[in-house]
Amino acid sequence: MADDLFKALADRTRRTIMDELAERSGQTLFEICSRLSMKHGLGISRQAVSQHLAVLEAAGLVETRREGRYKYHDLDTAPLRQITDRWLAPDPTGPQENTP
Amino acid sequence: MADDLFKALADRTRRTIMDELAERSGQTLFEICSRLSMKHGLGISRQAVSQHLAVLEAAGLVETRREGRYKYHDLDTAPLRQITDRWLAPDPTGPQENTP
DNA sequence: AGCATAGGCAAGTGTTCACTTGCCTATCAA
DNA sequence: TTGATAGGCAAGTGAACACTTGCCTATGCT
Repeated sequence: MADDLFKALADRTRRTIMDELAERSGQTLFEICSRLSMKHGLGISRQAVSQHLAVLEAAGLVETRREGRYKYHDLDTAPLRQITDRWLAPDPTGPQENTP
Repeated sequence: MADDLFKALADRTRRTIMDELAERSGQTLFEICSRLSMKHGLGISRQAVSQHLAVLEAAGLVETRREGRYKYHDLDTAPLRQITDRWLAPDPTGPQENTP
Protein backbone atom coordinates (compact mmCIF):
# COMPACT_ATOMS: atom_id res chain seq x y z
CA MET A 1 0.00 0.00 0.00
CA ALA A 2 1.20 3.44 -0.90
CA ASP A 3 -0.84 4.62 2.03
CA ASP A 4 1.80 3.58 4.53
CA LEU A 5 4.48 5.42 2.61
CA PHE A 6 2.76 8.78 2.61
CA LYS A 7 1.55 8.44 6.17
CA ALA A 8 5.11 7.73 7.22
CA LEU A 9 6.39 10.82 5.45
CA ALA A 10 3.67 13.00 6.90
CA ASP A 11 5.42 13.48 10.22
CA ARG A 12 8.21 15.97 10.68
CA THR A 13 10.03 13.95 13.32
CA ARG A 14 10.04 10.89 11.09
CA ARG A 15 11.52 12.92 8.24
CA THR A 16 14.23 14.13 10.59
CA ILE A 17 14.94 10.53 11.55
CA MET A 18 15.27 9.73 7.85
CA ASP A 19 17.72 12.60 7.49
CA GLU A 20 19.81 11.24 10.32
CA LEU A 21 19.79 7.73 8.90
CA ALA A 22 20.73 9.14 5.53
CA GLU A 23 23.69 10.88 7.10
CA ARG A 24 24.76 7.86 9.12
CA SER A 25 23.32 4.43 8.55
CA GLY A 26 23.16 1.57 11.00
CA GLN A 27 22.20 3.57 14.06
CA THR A 28 20.55 2.06 17.09
CA LEU A 29 17.44 3.39 18.75
CA PHE A 30 19.44 5.18 21.43
CA GLU A 31 21.80 6.74 18.92
CA ILE A 32 18.84 8.15 17.02
CA CYS A 33 17.29 9.37 20.25
CA SER A 34 20.36 11.29 21.30
CA ARG A 35 20.87 12.73 17.81
CA LEU A 36 17.31 14.02 17.78
CA SER A 37 17.93 15.57 21.16
CA MET A 38 21.40 16.98 20.46
CA LYS A 39 21.22 18.16 16.88
CA HIS A 40 17.56 19.01 16.68
CA GLY A 41 16.59 19.86 20.22
CA LEU A 42 13.74 17.39 20.18
CA GLY A 43 12.62 16.46 23.65
CA ILE A 44 11.03 13.18 22.77
CA SER A 45 10.76 9.89 24.61
CA ARG A 46 12.48 6.71 23.56
CA GLN A 47 9.14 5.01 22.95
CA ALA A 48 8.02 7.75 20.63
CA VAL A 49 11.13 7.30 18.51
CA SER A 50 10.64 3.56 18.57
CA GLN A 51 7.10 3.97 17.30
CA HIS A 52 8.28 6.31 14.58
CA LEU A 53 10.83 3.74 13.47
CA ALA A 54 8.09 1.12 13.37
CA VAL A 55 6.02 3.33 11.08
CA LEU A 56 9.02 3.95 8.83
CA GLU A 57 9.73 0.24 8.72
CA ALA A 58 6.12 -0.54 7.83
CA ALA A 59 6.46 1.88 4.95
CA GLY A 60 9.61 0.13 3.79
CA LEU A 61 11.66 3.26 4.34
CA VAL A 62 13.75 1.73 7.10
CA GLU A 63 15.22 -1.73 7.38
CA THR A 64 16.47 -3.26 10.57
CA ARG A 65 18.93 -5.94 11.54
CA ARG A 66 19.39 -7.40 14.97
CA GLU A 67 22.76 -8.23 16.42
CA GLY A 68 22.89 -9.34 20.01
CA ARG A 69 21.09 -6.77 22.04
CA TYR A 70 21.51 -4.11 19.40
CA LYS A 71 19.11 -3.35 16.58
CA TYR A 72 20.55 -1.37 13.73
CA HIS A 73 18.48 0.80 11.44
CA ASP A 74 19.14 1.59 7.80
CA LEU A 75 17.38 3.93 5.44
CA ASP A 76 15.89 2.58 2.22
CA THR A 77 14.86 5.29 -0.18
CA ALA A 78 13.56 2.91 -2.81
CA PRO A 79 9.87 3.38 -1.91
CA LEU A 80 10.22 7.08 -2.65
CA ARG A 81 10.43 6.25 -6.32
CA GLN A 82 6.73 5.49 -6.19
CA ILE A 83 6.14 9.20 -5.78
CA THR A 84 8.17 10.28 -8.76
CA ASP A 85 6.85 7.41 -10.82
CA ARG A 86 3.31 8.48 -10.07
CA TRP A 87 3.41 12.19 -10.83
CA LEU A 88 6.87 13.04 -12.05
CA ALA A 89 6.86 10.27 -14.62
CA PRO A 90 9.12 11.09 -17.58
CA ASP A 91 6.03 12.10 -19.53
CA PRO A 92 6.32 9.64 -22.40
CA THR A 93 4.16 11.87 -24.60
CA GLY A 94 1.17 9.66 -24.32
CA PRO A 95 0.49 6.75 -22.00
CA GLN A 96 2.57 3.63 -22.53
CA GLU A 97 1.60 0.19 -21.33
CA ASN A 98 4.86 -1.05 -19.94
CA THR A 99 8.55 -0.72 -20.68
CA PRO A 100 10.28 -4.11 -20.53
CA MET B 1 7.61 24.80 4.70
CA ALA B 2 7.92 21.25 3.50
CA ASP B 3 5.41 20.41 6.18
CA ASP B 4 2.47 21.48 4.03
CA LEU B 5 3.70 19.35 1.15
CA PHE B 6 3.86 16.10 3.08
CA LYS B 7 0.65 16.77 4.95
CA ALA B 8 -1.07 17.34 1.63
CA LEU B 9 0.23 14.06 0.25
CA ALA B 10 -0.77 12.15 3.36
CA ASP B 11 -4.42 11.83 2.36
CA ARG B 12 -5.57 9.19 -0.09
CA THR B 13 -8.41 11.30 -1.50
CA ARG B 14 -6.04 14.19 -2.18
CA ARG B 15 -3.68 11.89 -4.03
CA THR B 16 -6.59 10.69 -6.13
CA ILE B 17 -7.46 14.29 -6.90
CA MET B 18 -3.88 14.82 -8.01
CA ASP B 19 -4.18 11.79 -10.27
CA GLU B 20 -7.30 13.22 -11.85
CA LEU B 21 -5.71 16.62 -12.36
CA ALA B 22 -2.67 14.93 -13.85
CA GLU B 23 -4.90 13.14 -16.31
CA ARG B 24 -6.93 16.21 -17.17
CA SER B 25 -5.88 19.68 -16.12
CA GLY B 26 -8.08 22.70 -15.69
CA GLN B 27 -10.98 20.99 -13.99
CA THR B 28 -13.53 22.80 -11.88
CA LEU B 29 -14.60 21.77 -8.41
CA PHE B 30 -17.73 20.07 -9.72
CA GLU B 31 -15.84 18.19 -12.39
CA ILE B 32 -13.48 16.83 -9.80
CA CYS B 33 -16.39 15.93 -7.56
CA SER B 34 -18.14 13.91 -10.22
CA ARG B 35 -14.92 12.21 -11.28
CA LEU B 36 -14.24 11.11 -7.73
CA SER B 37 -17.77 9.79 -7.55
CA MET B 38 -17.86 8.12 -10.97
CA LYS B 39 -14.40 6.70 -11.42
CA HIS B 40 -13.50 6.06 -7.82
CA GLY B 41 -16.82 5.52 -6.11
CA LEU B 42 -16.05 8.14 -3.51
CA GLY B 43 -19.18 9.38 -1.79
CA ILE B 44 -17.79 12.67 -0.66
CA SER B 45 -19.35 16.10 -0.26
CA ARG B 46 -18.48 19.09 -2.40
CA GLN B 47 -17.11 20.93 0.62
CA ALA B 48 -14.79 18.09 1.47
CA VAL B 49 -13.31 18.22 -2.03
CA SER B 50 -13.05 21.98 -1.78
CA GLN B 51 -11.12 21.68 1.45
CA HIS B 52 -8.83 19.09 -0.09
CA LEU B 53 -8.12 21.43 -2.97
CA ALA B 54 -7.31 24.20 -0.52
CA VAL B 55 -4.79 21.95 1.20
CA LEU B 56 -3.24 21.00 -2.12
CA GLU B 57 -3.05 24.64 -3.10
CA ALA B 58 -1.41 25.57 0.19
CA ALA B 59 1.21 22.93 -0.54
CA GLY B 60 1.80 24.42 -3.98
CA LEU B 61 0.67 21.22 -5.66
CA VAL B 62 -2.36 22.83 -7.25
CA GLU B 63 -2.73 26.20 -8.88
CA THR B 64 -6.04 27.87 -9.55
CA ARG B 65 -7.32 30.48 -11.96
CA ARG B 66 -10.67 32.13 -11.83
CA GLU B 67 -12.72 32.88 -14.92
CA GLY B 68 -16.19 34.20 -14.41
CA ARG B 69 -17.96 31.91 -12.06
CA TYR B 70 -15.63 29.05 -12.80
CA LYS B 71 -12.44 28.23 -10.96
CA TYR B 72 -10.04 25.98 -12.79
CA HIS B 73 -7.50 23.79 -11.06
CA ASP B 74 -4.14 22.71 -12.39
CA LEU B 75 -1.60 20.30 -10.97
CA ASP B 76 1.91 21.50 -10.26
CA THR B 77 4.32 18.69 -9.55
CA ALA B 78 7.29 20.95 -8.96
CA PRO B 79 7.13 20.75 -5.15
CA LEU B 80 7.55 16.99 -5.39
CA ARG B 81 11.15 17.55 -6.39
CA GLN B 82 11.85 18.53 -2.79
CA ILE B 83 11.34 14.90 -1.88
CA THR B 84 13.78 13.49 -4.40
CA ASP B 85 16.24 16.29 -3.72
CA ARG B 86 16.18 15.48 -0.04
CA TRP B 87 16.69 11.72 -0.02
CA LEU B 88 17.13 10.61 -3.59
CA ALA B 89 19.83 13.18 -4.24
CA PRO B 90 22.15 12.20 -7.10
CA ASP B 91 24.63 10.85 -4.54
CA PRO B 92 27.58 13.20 -5.08
CA THR B 93 29.95 10.54 -3.65
CA GLY B 94 30.62 12.31 -0.45
CA PRO B 95 29.00 15.40 1.04
CA GLN B 96 29.58 18.63 -0.81
CA GLU B 97 29.13 22.07 0.68
CA ASN B 98 27.30 23.77 -2.15
CA THR B 99 27.27 23.72 -5.91
CA PRO B 100 27.19 27.24 -7.34
C1' DA C 1 -35.78 40.87 -12.21
C1' DG C 2 -35.67 35.95 -11.06
C1' DC C 3 -33.64 31.59 -10.77
C1' DA C 4 -30.12 28.25 -11.25
C1' DT C 5 -25.26 27.31 -11.14
C1' DA C 6 -20.39 27.59 -9.13
C1' DG C 7 -18.18 28.33 -5.15
C1' DG C 8 -17.06 30.02 -0.13
C1' DC C 9 -17.34 30.44 5.11
C1' DA C 10 -17.80 28.51 9.60
C1' DA C 11 -19.20 25.65 13.39
C1' DG C 12 -19.76 20.83 14.94
C1' DT C 13 -18.45 15.70 15.12
C1' DG C 14 -15.98 11.44 15.13
C1' DT C 15 -11.69 9.34 14.14
C1' DT C 16 -6.87 9.08 13.67
C1' DC C 17 -2.42 10.03 15.43
C1' DA C 18 1.70 11.38 18.25
C1' DC C 19 3.24 11.01 22.59
C1' DT C 20 3.49 9.55 27.42
C1' DT C 21 3.57 6.37 31.36
C1' DG C 22 4.27 1.92 33.40
C1' DC C 23 5.81 -2.51 33.16
C1' DC C 24 8.14 -6.51 30.88
C1' DT C 25 11.89 -9.26 28.10
C1' DA C 26 16.61 -10.06 26.45
C1' DT C 27 21.53 -9.60 26.13
C1' DC C 28 26.01 -8.69 28.24
C1' DA C 29 29.46 -7.54 31.96
C1' DA C 30 30.94 -7.89 36.93
C1' DT D 1 23.63 -14.28 39.79
C1' DT D 2 23.11 -9.55 40.12
C1' DG D 3 22.82 -5.36 37.80
C1' DA D 4 22.95 -2.50 33.84
C1' DT D 5 21.96 -1.70 29.04
C1' DA D 6 18.97 -2.10 24.71
C1' DG D 7 14.57 -2.73 23.35
C1' DG D 8 9.33 -4.08 23.36
C1' DC D 9 4.22 -4.15 24.66
C1' DA D 10 0.03 -1.86 25.85
C1' DA D 11 -3.25 1.35 27.70
C1' DG D 12 -4.39 6.27 28.18
C1' DT D 13 -4.54 11.33 26.74
C1' DG D 14 -4.82 15.48 24.00
C1' DA D 15 -4.56 17.47 19.65
C1' DA D 16 -4.95 17.38 14.63
C1' DC D 17 -7.70 16.09 10.83
C1' DA D 18 -11.42 14.64 7.44
C1' DC D 19 -15.94 15.28 6.75
C1' DT D 20 -20.64 17.05 7.33
C1' DT D 21 -24.35 20.48 7.72
C1' DG D 22 -26.26 25.00 7.16
C1' DC D 23 -26.08 29.31 5.32
C1' DC D 24 -24.07 33.01 2.33
C1' DT D 25 -21.96 35.40 -2.09
C1' DA D 26 -21.25 35.84 -7.03
C1' DT D 27 -21.83 34.98 -11.93
C1' DG D 28 -24.68 33.84 -15.87
C1' DC D 29 -28.97 32.51 -18.40
C1' DT D 30 -33.91 33.48 -19.68
